[in-house]
Amino acid sequence: MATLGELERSIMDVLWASRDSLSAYDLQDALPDRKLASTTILTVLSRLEKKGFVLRDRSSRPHRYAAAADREEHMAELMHEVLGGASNRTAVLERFVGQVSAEEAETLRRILNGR
Amino acid sequence: MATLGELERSIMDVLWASRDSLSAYDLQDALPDRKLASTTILTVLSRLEKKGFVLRDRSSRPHRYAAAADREEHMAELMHEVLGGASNRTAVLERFVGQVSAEEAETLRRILNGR
DNA sequence: CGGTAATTTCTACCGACTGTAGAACTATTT
DNA sequence: AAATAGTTCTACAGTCGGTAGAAATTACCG
Repeated sequence: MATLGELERSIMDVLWASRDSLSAYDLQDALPDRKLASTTILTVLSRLEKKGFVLRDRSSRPHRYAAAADREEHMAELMHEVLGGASNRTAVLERFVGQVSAEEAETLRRILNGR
Repeated sequence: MATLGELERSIMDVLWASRDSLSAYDLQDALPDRKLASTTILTVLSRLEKKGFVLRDRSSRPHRYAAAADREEHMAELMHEVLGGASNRTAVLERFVGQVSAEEAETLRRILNGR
């Protein structure tokens, strides 16, 4: 999975925060700090689409964009991607769990026991 | 945590696989495919040192290099880094665990119950 | 239908990062 | 002190992300 640049991440953040799909202009308005040209947004959206992070609806005229996976899904995938590169997955999981707080360990137990 | 390039990763792989510290020449010999100049290795090692991935022993004349953290530690840190960027950690953990195989879930339970 | 406006794609440039290594410098050994 | 081994400096090319104008395309209006 490719990595995200700063602007790419900002755009994904907006898309993740919005339940429905957005146009490039919506995104432009959602990022008022950086006063970006609409073409800039469109370029980044195209790159994000190519990377598989964004889905584009070309049927309506200002195309509408949506995140391919929700934020949590994305992060879980990233974690699995790291883990997938390990030769000794158990060892990595041991370290991972070892670095977790007591409360979070409890959370994990709850999740593992299906609620 | 910064990301690693291809050669940087190869060098880290060698360092991770070796229990004791290595000189640039050791690393050069350990990567026979890419016939790299020793200065190339040294440049990359300096960058890895600056990024905090490698520790350098300057006391002996061919400096000796070692990974700052072992591979599993590194990977667990990466996973925590991802998780640290989440606003809803529990939601991410739920997804993460949900994508895990039954055996691996068992492994996780074992780890959480302290062996 | 043809022109104008909106939208998208193409092309381009800059800065940062990585792979690569020679040149220049520093330390060691004889 | 000279020669050699080792390290740092400098540099350049390639890729990636931020940025946006130019060019192409599409849609709508009169």
